[in-house]
Amino acid sequence: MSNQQLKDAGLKITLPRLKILNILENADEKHLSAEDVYKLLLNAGEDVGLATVYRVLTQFESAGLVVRHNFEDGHAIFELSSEHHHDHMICVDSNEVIEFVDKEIEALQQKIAEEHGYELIDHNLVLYVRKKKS
Amino acid sequence: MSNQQLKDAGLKITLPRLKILNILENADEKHLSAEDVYKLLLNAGEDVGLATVYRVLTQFESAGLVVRHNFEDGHAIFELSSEHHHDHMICVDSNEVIEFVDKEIEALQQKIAEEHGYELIDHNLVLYVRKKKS
DNA sequence: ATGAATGCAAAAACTTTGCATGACG
DNA sequence: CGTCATGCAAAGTTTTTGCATTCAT
Repeated sequence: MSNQQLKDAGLKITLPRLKILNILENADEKHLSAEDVYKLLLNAGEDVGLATVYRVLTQFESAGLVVRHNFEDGHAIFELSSEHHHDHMICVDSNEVIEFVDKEIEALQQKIAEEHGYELIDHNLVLYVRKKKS
Repeated sequence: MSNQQLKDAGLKITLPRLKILNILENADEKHLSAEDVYKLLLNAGEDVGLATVYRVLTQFESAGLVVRHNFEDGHAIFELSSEHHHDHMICVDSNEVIEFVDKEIEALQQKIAEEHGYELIDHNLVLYVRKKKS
C-alpha cells in the first residue's frame, strides 16, 4: 500500500496523490512527463487536473519520492527515486530510456570537482546513443 | 573579422548576425541565454528583436558555430563552439559556469554505451558543485 | 470544523511562427 | 531586383498561480 509512503513523506493522503503514485509505480515506462502522467490518469478514467499533477509531482520531488530530470528537449520527466542512483542513456532513434550505473564515472566526477576546489553536490549525465547494427 | 565565419557557415552577412556573433565572442560570460544576448544588444544600443536573436542563434547552432545546452533550470544557453569539446560544472551558490575536460570520462562513456550495445552519439554532463571553504 | 488540497482558468516564462517591410548580393 | 532576413505581434509549449470549492483529519 502506498499510504505509508505518503505519510512518511509528510503528505496528507488524498486520492490524486495516491493515483499519481500508483501510475508512477505501475506504468510500463518509468520516465514520465507531467503530461504523460496526466494522460495515463485520463485513460484510466480518473479525473485529475493537470495543475494538480504538476503540484503533486513537485511535492513528491521535495519529499524525495521522485526525481526530476530535464532532458535536452526542454521538458521535464519524473521517475520514482530508486535506492541506487543511476544515470541515463537515451536512444536518439527510439527515444527509449536506458538506466545505467558506473562507479568509475561517479568517482571521476568527484575527483574532478575536488581538483577544481569544489565539492560535488549533484550531477546530471545523459548519453545520447544509437543501437548498433552489430 | 567575423564576416568570414558567417560566409563559411553559408549565412548571409547581415548586421544582426554580426552583432550577435560579436556579443558571443566578446562578452565576459561565455554562456548566454537568448534573453542575455538580447539584453546585451539593447545595452549596447543595438536594435534587434528577440525573435531574431532566437532565429540567429538557432542558425548558428545548425551551422556548428554555436552549441546549445539545456541546463536544469529549463532555459537554453548558447556558447561559441570551441575546437575541443568540454563539459560544465555549475556552482549552485554563484551560478558560475566552469568548463572542464576529462579524457577518462569521455572514454568511459564510450565504453558504457558499447557495453550496452549502443553507439555513443553525444552526451551531456553537468556537475553541480559548491566552492570548498578549504 | 479547520486547514490543506483540488480543479479550473488565467498567467507566466520561454520559444517559435506569420506576415509585411526592409536589407543583402 | 529578387530573395532572404528582420521586426513586430500573435501563437505555441510547458509550467505555475489565484481563488473558490471540496476533502481529510
